[in-house]
Amino acid sequence: MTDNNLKEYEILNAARERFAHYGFSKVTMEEIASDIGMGKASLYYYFPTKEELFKAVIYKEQNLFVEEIEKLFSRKISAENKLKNYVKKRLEYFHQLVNLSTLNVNTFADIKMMFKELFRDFELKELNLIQKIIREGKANGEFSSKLKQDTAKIFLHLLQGLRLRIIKFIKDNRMEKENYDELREEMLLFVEIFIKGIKA
Amino acid sequence: MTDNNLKEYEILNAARERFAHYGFSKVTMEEIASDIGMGKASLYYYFPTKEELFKAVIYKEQNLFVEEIEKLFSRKISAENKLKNYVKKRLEYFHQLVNLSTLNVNTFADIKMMFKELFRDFELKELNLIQKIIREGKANGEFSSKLKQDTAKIFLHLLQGLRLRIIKFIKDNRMEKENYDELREEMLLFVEIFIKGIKA
DNA sequence: TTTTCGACCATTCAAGTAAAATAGTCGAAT
DNA sequence: ATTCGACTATTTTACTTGAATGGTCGAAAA
Repeated sequence: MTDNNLKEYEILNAARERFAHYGFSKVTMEEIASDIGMGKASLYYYFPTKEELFKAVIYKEQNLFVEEIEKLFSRKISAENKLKNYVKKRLEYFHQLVNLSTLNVNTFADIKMMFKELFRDFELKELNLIQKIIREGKANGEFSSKLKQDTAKIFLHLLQGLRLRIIKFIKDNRMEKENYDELREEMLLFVEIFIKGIKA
Repeated sequence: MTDNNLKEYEILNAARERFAHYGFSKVTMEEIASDIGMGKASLYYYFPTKEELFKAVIYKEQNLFVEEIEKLFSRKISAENKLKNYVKKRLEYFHQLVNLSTLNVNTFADIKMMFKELFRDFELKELNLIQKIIREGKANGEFSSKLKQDTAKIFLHLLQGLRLRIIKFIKDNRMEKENYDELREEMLLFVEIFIKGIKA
């Protein structure tokens, strides 16, 4: 049983690194297998398809992120600081994810389509986390008590929009430090204004 | 001379309608020409290339929009209301533009690349307009006097991000009323929060 | 002189095809 | 329970070719 889990762990690791370097479509099952000294056919003992393997990689990353955020949100700091920290962490996670798909506008969109349930579930988890913080802020008087139901959603959508902008206007399929820094600055200014906009 | 302008006007109209229905790449010069009872070669007397013709169509639309906004901004209403109205008008213009490119995620991105100077200039004009309103709001005490230089830019980028989100997640290349209404609601909620976030 | 267009060329695009690469299967071996 | 060599089926890629289309030019018309 632990052997089984160990192998699975090895496979996921090898797969993650390959996908991070070359993107989903440019990685073959044979490459992943030989990375850990296995035959290709053996991979299919653990994962039924290439897609399922990729999903498992993404799913693991998503869970690590969600756990990190849950830990952050369980600390006793203001709702305002929680949101600000969330934005920073989320940007880091995005950066990582971008590499995982060798983020090219097209491949990224394709992958999101291909694995839409996975991303939808993740977005739902995110939404719940942010909704919780906003309720918390309303409860302790930090945020206005009259906030609309969709406040958390628009917050996430605005962040997503900023990410998409950057993806869209990247040259040569590579996200450069420059793009990343620009995005960071924008997000920090955004969260500043947004929080003031929902304060009590 | 008026004849010349009349012909140009006819061509631009025919071109706009064709492009609006089928998108840039699916329209041929022959079609546009025959729409107004002309030979294809004659079009080249007025416009040197297909791209220049398309540019001229877009350019005209952009100018109509900018003029409309300038008129709006010259009225004696609060900066807050100017921003809110801008958001509504900008959404309408987007809706129109989307049709003009038969907005498919891909074609839209391609076209923005192809005609990037054109869109860059337009974005600069927009930025100037919004910067002016924000300065105005600061001057008359509506907005905080401590606003960062990039406030107008982030405002535009957040709006653009919301538009991109919708484009990205549209099915079948068609923007439905449903998407449009969702976008409208989001933008209105956004501008509400944003304005509160920059108020004095 | 200005405007139009038929005939033409050069380039791009679409459809098809064959070969190579790769996802996925299966039964035997460990 | 796990591994893998050998096999099949499907997808991708590279290439070819004919048609469609952007763009040119010189002669004709206005």
